[in-house]
Amino acid sequence: MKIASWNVNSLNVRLPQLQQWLRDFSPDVVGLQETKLEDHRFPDTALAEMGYRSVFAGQKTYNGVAILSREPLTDVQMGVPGLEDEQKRVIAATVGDTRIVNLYVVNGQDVGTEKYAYKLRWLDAVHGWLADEMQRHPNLVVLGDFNIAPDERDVFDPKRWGDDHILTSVAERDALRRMQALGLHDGFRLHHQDAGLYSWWDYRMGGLSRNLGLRIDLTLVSDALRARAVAAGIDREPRTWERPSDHTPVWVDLQ
DNA sequence: ATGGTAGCGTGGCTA
Repeated sequence: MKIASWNVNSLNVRLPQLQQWLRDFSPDVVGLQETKLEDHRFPDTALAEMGYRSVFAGQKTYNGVAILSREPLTDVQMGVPGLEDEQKRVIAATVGDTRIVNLYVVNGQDVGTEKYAYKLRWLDAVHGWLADEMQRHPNLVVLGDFNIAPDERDVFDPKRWGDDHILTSVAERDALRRMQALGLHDGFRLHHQDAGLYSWWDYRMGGLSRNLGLRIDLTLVSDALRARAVAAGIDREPRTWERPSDHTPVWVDLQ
């Protein structure tokens, strides 16, 4: 079962690229972020014609998440229970014996800003909820745009992207480590150790051609699923297409 | 790095 995550940066713009990639890669489950679509505009019919069911929680202009699956999606949860948040950043659903949690983590703008404080509060709330989810669903996959680069291998310039920088600050990385301490393993790092393998490149300054990127899109698998995660990767192809998202799909394969 | 590019929406915010 190939499970993927892709920040599409507007599904309205990116539907053709998503459809092409679904044909090329044939994932079983996909978590999407930054759909930027209200629910009544979600292209569920077009996706159903390709064999994908969809559940979604969207809004105009910003944020918006969805899960696509070839098999039925049940027990759909939108948002973090108990967290007041108008921003549509979380959707979870069960596929077969596996619980999928799709996160669009707060970006945080810059260290020390109000958005950064919101990011840390938000991550704390998600941590508490995931602890419960782990108890309910030992077969747990937590994927999405984490807006956190786990370590120095995941950034193009570790001197710049360090302890005091957004996406790599000590508090952000601590929050990710705390989440992983629940028993969630970075699917990509189970199979690849190299530095310089990224999931996002800035649109500006020739970011892709110079490989000025970050690995901030993750697929975390629970202890119970670890042995079943037989492969993982980053599909760089869609980032090279016409009118791309600034993120490219990441995936893990569960046997 | 206070620029650069993209999306939304038509000025300025977000990333």
